[in-house]
Amino acid sequence: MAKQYWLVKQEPSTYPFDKLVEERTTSWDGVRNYQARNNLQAMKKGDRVLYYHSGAGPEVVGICEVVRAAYPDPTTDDEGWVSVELKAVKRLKKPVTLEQIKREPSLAGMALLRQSRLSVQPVEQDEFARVEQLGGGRAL
DNA sequence: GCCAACGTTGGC
DNA sequence: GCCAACGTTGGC
Repeated sequence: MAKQYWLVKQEPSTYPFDKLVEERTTSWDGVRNYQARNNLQAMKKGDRVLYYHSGAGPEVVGICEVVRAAYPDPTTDDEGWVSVELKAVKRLKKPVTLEQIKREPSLAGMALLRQSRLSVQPVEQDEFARVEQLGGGRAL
């Protein structure tokens, strides 16, 4: 199956991208929203993920990769919730701010803009490539 | 701190 | 099944 692309949102005060870089991988658990859960379940090993800091100065700061597909969320006994394992791939040379994304016509369709509260969301391949490019990286 | 968007809960 | 109340998220 073709590689899929995603975006995960996190408050930097809770778990900054730097922490993920430091720990190399982390369990993306504690998600308690059905739509976000469905997205977690659809993730496959090897999928690429944009790491977004919400809160003050919201921006995409890095890229990670799914290293383990959905498994039962260890933070709850409830069977209904899942988590995935994420690995830090790289920090963007320049973070891509929400403001930049809003200004970029090719990114107008991003779920980030249309569904601001969704914490795990799908990203189109061309959107992912554009964000990576804006961040100072090469396009895929 | 405020407000908009949206999810959840509970009464009916 | 509808809707009001309430809670949470997240941008500003």
